[in-house]
Amino acid sequence: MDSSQKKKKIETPTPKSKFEDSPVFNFINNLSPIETVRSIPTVQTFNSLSFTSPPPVFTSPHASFHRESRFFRCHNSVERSKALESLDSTQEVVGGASGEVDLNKDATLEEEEEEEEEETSCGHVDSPPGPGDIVTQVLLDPSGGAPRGEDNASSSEDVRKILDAQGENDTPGCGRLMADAAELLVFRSPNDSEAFGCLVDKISSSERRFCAGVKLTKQNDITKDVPANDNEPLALVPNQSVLSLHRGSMRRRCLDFEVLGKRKKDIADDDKQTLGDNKAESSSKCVVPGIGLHLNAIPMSSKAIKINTRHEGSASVEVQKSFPGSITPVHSQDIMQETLVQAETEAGEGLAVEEETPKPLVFEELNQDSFQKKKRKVEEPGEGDSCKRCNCKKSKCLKLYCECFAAGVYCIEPCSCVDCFNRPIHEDTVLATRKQIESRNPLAFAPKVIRNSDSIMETSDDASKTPASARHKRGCNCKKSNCLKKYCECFQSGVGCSINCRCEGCKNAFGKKEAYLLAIMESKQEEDVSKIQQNSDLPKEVEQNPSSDQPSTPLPPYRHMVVHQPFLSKNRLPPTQFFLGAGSSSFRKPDRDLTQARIDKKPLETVAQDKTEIMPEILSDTPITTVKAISPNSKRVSPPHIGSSESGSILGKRTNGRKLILRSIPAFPSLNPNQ
DNA sequence: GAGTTTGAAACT
DNA sequence: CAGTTTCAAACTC
Repeated sequence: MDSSQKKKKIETPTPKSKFEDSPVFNFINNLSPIETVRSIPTVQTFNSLSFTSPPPVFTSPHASFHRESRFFRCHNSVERSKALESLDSTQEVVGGASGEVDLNKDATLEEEEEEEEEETSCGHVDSPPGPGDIVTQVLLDPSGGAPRGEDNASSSEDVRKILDAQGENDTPGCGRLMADAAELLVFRSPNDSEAFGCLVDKISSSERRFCAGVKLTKQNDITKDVPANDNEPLALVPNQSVLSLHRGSMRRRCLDFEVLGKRKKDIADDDKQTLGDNKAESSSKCVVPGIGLHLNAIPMSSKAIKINTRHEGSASVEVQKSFPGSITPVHSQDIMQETLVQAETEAGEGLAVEEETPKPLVFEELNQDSFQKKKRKVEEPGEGDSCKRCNCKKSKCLKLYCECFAAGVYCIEPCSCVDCFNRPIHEDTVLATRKQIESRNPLAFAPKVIRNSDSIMETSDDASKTPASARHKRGCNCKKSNCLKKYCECFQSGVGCSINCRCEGCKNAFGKKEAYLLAIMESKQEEDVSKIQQNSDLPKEVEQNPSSDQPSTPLPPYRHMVVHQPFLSKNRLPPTQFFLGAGSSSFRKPDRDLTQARIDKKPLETVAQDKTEIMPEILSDTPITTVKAISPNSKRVSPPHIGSSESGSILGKRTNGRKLILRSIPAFPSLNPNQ
């Protein structure tokens, strides 16, 4: 420590003085306080601190936060850089003091972080607790934040001076570091306590993460420093939750296979060490690599959990946001690859987290009849441990029969499977099998239930009429259970039957297929009307929909949605499939099959045209540019089933939906295990 | 807990 | 692609 400090001592003073002397510096100093006040990034200081030396294990999670911090810093840097732009020429001169000037630069980040860490310890040990604590307090203490924030504008320099003075008294290097910290602190601290509060939350959380994360590996060093924080005690509790949330250490064998690569080694080691130790597996390594972005785990993650449509909704939203990116590194931003990976990881984590907590509740609510059984079976391995427990005897847990395997998770101890190969040890086998299955059916590991982002259906009416926005991707095929038992996957998932279902005598409590169809018809009509009204300029549609004037059906509550977001409404219809961005090839076939089946079975649905006719149109249709990541849900355009009488008009109008669909078909990256 | 039922998955 | 078989969960007793 001493050596490093001395080193810094030597390095810092000179450039600093130079820099300070420069008029530009003065200018910047004057500006910085203002900027800093707004910048949220206070966190950064701690983030950087916290992630100073994360153990490799936490790479991904840390990375995310680290990046976050960077991101925030970037804001700062951006702001500051504006002022500093003129300094570019002088950068070199300043270069020596880059630690101060370019605090926000990524290149110096880690260094900086280390410095900050040292700084903390420095302040703690070498110098009077004051400085180090000040920083911490300012960052963490909201109460003190406001007043200081006011001072910030003018106090950045003051603080620094003070710190410098203190640092000089004790250890110049430290002082400088502290001064830096002070600078950061100052210009990061928000003016208003409110913002600061948020900030504090962030800080605390990040810090907590840091604490937890670091403590794991650097207990000696860090704990020493961290305790200095007044908030430490508070942080601890939430800390872990946050940690668990953001850290790859998902409760279990969650599906963050992205991290797998990083963890692979660990897994292997663990396997060797603790084959029987499923806890370890479950905690972090039971992820089956290559799973379709673990999304499949959403609906299937556990029996006990099943689908919580509401929650899944939120989860799905997250997915929509992050998944596309995560899966598209190839598609677009190579630059962002790292970020994407992170995003993906986060997405997976987020999903896992989200689904894990609430689902049980919902499921219980929804499936009271089976509650007892579930209770008996699941035995609540722990909330976080929403694990599947398969009981496979012959499949070796390498087929979709196995729920664990299907969900993309490794089997764990609670499983009663025999001759199980779905273990980290047999990762290769698992992956190979997965590939094989995926080659057969690219959507095999896709979520079985996908929630439609726009819950129009829900809003439109009561539950009976409006099945939950979530739908089973493929639909069920129940013959005898009437979709009232868990034999029915729709029911099991807590979602209503949809057009995709080929069930007989559907009485799904979550939504009957018929109701779904009716709703679709309604929405279609409304959509048509609205379209006509708004898109009267479109000759094509006008021509195709001579009957368009007919649809006078009262427009329901969600009409506006239809109007404003036509494609969303489309999504609603074929809610699910695309959600994951199924491979174009993959989903089509199923669609066709399903459609065909439906046509055969359901006169209602049988519209003269179907995929065969639709597809060309779709392909020919160009324009839709607005396809969102969400749109994938609408993989299958089913609405054709609207009243046959209206089929003509409907068809004509469906162009939108079709376009949407096509566009929405993203490559299904996640299916490829080895991305 | 054993046996039956059920429907998805896998196979032919 | 349709029909059959296999499988494991769900369910019943």
